[in-house]
Amino acid sequence: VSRALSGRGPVGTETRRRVEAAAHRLHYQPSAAARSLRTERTLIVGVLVPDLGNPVFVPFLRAVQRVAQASDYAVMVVDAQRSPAVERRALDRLTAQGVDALILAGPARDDANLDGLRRAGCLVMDDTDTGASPRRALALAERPASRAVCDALAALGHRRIGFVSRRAATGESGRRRWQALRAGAAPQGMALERLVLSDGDDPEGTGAALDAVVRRADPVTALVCAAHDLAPVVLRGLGSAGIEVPDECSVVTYGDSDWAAAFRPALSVVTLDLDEAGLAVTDVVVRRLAGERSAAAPLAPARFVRRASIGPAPGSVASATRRER
Amino acid sequence: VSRALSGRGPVGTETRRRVEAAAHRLHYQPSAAARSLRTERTLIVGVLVPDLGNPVFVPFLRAVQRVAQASDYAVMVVDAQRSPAVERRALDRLTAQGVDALILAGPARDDANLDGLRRAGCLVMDDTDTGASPRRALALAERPASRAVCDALAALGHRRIGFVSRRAATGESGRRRWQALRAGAAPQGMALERLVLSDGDDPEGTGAALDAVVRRADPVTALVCAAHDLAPVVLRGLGSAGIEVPDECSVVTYGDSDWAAAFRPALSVVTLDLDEAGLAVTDVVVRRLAGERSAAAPLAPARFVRRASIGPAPGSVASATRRER
DNA sequence: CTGAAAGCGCTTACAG
DNA sequence: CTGAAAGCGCTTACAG
Repeated sequence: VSRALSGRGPVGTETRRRVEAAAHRLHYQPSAAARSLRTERTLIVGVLVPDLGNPVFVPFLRAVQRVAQASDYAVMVVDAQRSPAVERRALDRLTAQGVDALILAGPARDDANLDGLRRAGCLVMDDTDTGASPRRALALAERPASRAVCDALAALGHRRIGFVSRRAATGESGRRRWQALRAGAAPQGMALERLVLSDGDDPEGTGAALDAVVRRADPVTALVCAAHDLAPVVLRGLGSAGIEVPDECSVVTYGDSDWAAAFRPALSVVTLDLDEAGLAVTDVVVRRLAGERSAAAPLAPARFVRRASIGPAPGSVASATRRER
Repeated sequence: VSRALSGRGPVGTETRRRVEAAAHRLHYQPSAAARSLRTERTLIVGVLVPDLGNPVFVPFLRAVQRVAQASDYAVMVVDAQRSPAVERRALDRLTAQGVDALILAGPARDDANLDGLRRAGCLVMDDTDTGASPRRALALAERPASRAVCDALAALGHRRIGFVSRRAATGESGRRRWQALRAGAAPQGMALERLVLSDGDDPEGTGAALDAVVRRADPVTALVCAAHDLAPVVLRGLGSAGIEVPDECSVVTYGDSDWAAAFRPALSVVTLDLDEAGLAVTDVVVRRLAGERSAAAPLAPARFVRRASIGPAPGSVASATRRER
C-alpha cells in the first residue's frame, strides 16, 4: 500500500503529503522489529561500561547518547558491574538483539565476551581498530600529563611518591597510569610506591594505613590517586589521621570535578575530557554504519591542573625556603 | 525443526541435549527481531533520565540496569538532556522499538511525549501508577528529612535560611524541596529565601552573590543547596568570598557522596538511596511484565545526616554560649 | 507510476 | 510425539 510513500520512491507530491498526514493522524509508527528482520539493521548501538559506579564513564556515556540520539540511533547500555559473568550475559543479549555497533567505554572484562558480537558482524570499536578506540586513545592522551605530574613533584623536592589504588590488581586504566608514572618518575630519580587500600571504606583504617607510610622514616611525601572516586576516600583518611595537605603530604588525583576544585586545599588533577572521547567515537561509529570510511577524530591530550594540594616536600630545600619567608 | 527444542515442549531428554549442544557449537543466537515480531514482546525496558549530567540519576540507572539484566531484559537509556524536543524524539524511537516498559527516573519534560508509548501498550511507570513511581515515592520519602533540616537549624538559632538553586524555575525536585522546606520553616518562625545562581560557574561571581546575602543586615545564616551538584559550586563561592563554614554560614545539601563527607568541614546532607528506588521500580516492572500484579515495594525514607557544616547561627545565643567555652 | 508477492527468522496452532 | 504451514510487519525486487 503506502510502501514507498513513507520513504522515497516514485510518488506524486500530493499523494505523499496525504499519506503522511494520515499516518500522522493515526499515530503510525513503523515496527522496528519488522524492519530489523528485513533489513538486518537495528539502528541500535550498544555501549559497554565496565562499571557504572565509576563516575568517569558518565560523561562518556552521555556523549555517546547525545550523538547517537541525534543520528536516530537508540542506545543500549551494558553495565558489566566489574564482573565477567555479568558482562558475558549482557553482551549475549546484545548479540541476540543484533546491535549494529558496540562502543567500549573501557576494556572488556573478558575479551572473549566480544566474540559473539564480532561473529555477528557487529562493529566493535576497540583497540584493534584504527585508534578511534577510547582505550588506546586514552592511554596516549594521558601520558604527557602523567609525566607533568612527576616533573612538578620532583621540582618541589619530592623523592618518594605513592600510587594509591583500591586493589593490588588494578584495572587497565590503573595499570596504564602506574606505568606512565613510573616512566615519569625514573628519570627524576623519584621512587614510586604502590599503596593498596583495603576494601572497607573506613576512614580510620585508611588514615592509619596512610599514616604509616607518610610518617615513617624515608616517608612518602606525595600521593597520587589512581581514580577520581578514590580521592575523597584518601582525603578522609588523611583528615582522620590529622595529616595536613599539602604541608605533610601532597595529593594529586586522576579525574577532575567541581568537588575536586571546591576542596580545601583545592585538588591538583590530571583531567581528560571523556565527553569529547565519547563524542568522537560515536561520531566515527555513526559514519561507519552509514558506509563512510571515517577515521577517528584526534583526542585532545589530558591536562595536568596544578592546584593548592601540592606543595614542597616536607624537609626539602624548597620547603625550608618557604618557611623562612 | 528444532522449534520446541530450544524452549519447552514434548521432546525426549536425549534429543534435547543433542540439539542444545549443536546450537551451542554453532553459536546459535535466536534473532530478537524475529521473536519480537512474532511475540509482540521485545524484552527491552526503557529508562527516561531527565539529565544524565545530574549525578543523582546514576545510582538509579545503575540499579535499573542490574535488576533488568538479571531478568534478561536489555535496557535502553534515553537522556532527555533537559530538552523536551530531545526527549520527544528519543521516546518516539522507543515507541517504534516497542519497549515493553518505560521507567521514569524523573518527571518527563513534557508529559505528552509519553502518549505514544502509552498508546502502544507500553507499561509506563509514573505518578498515575500505584505509587511504585519514583516521582511520588521520592516526594514522600524526602519530606521528613527536609523537616529535620529545619528543626536542626532552628534549634541552632537560625532565623533566615537560603535555598540555593541554579534557576528561578527549578525542576520538579527543586520545587518539591522548596515546598518541603517552607512547610518545615514556617512553624519554627524561620524565613526561607530563594537564591538563584547565575549560569556562569565563576567562583568569584558566586562568592560575591553569596557575600551580599550572608553579610548584609538581617543576613541569611544557613544555605540549603537544591541539588548535590550545586554544593561544590556554593562551597567554592563561599571560599572565594572568604566566608567561613559553619562559623559565618551553615551549609546543607540534598544528595550525599564521598566528596561531601570528605569536605572540611564535612557537609550535612539529606540523602535518599536512589539505588534502592531504582531497584524497587524495576523489580515491579519485571514482575508486572511477567503477568504478576505486583505492588510497589516501600521506599525507605530519606535521612538527614548532620555533619560539621552546620553550627550555631552567628550572633545567636547558641553561638555566644559556644564562644565562651 | 502502482499493485501484488516473496521472504527476513521466529512462534504457535494444527495436522499427521 | 513430530512435521509442515501460517503469519507477525516490514522492504525490496518484479510484474503489470
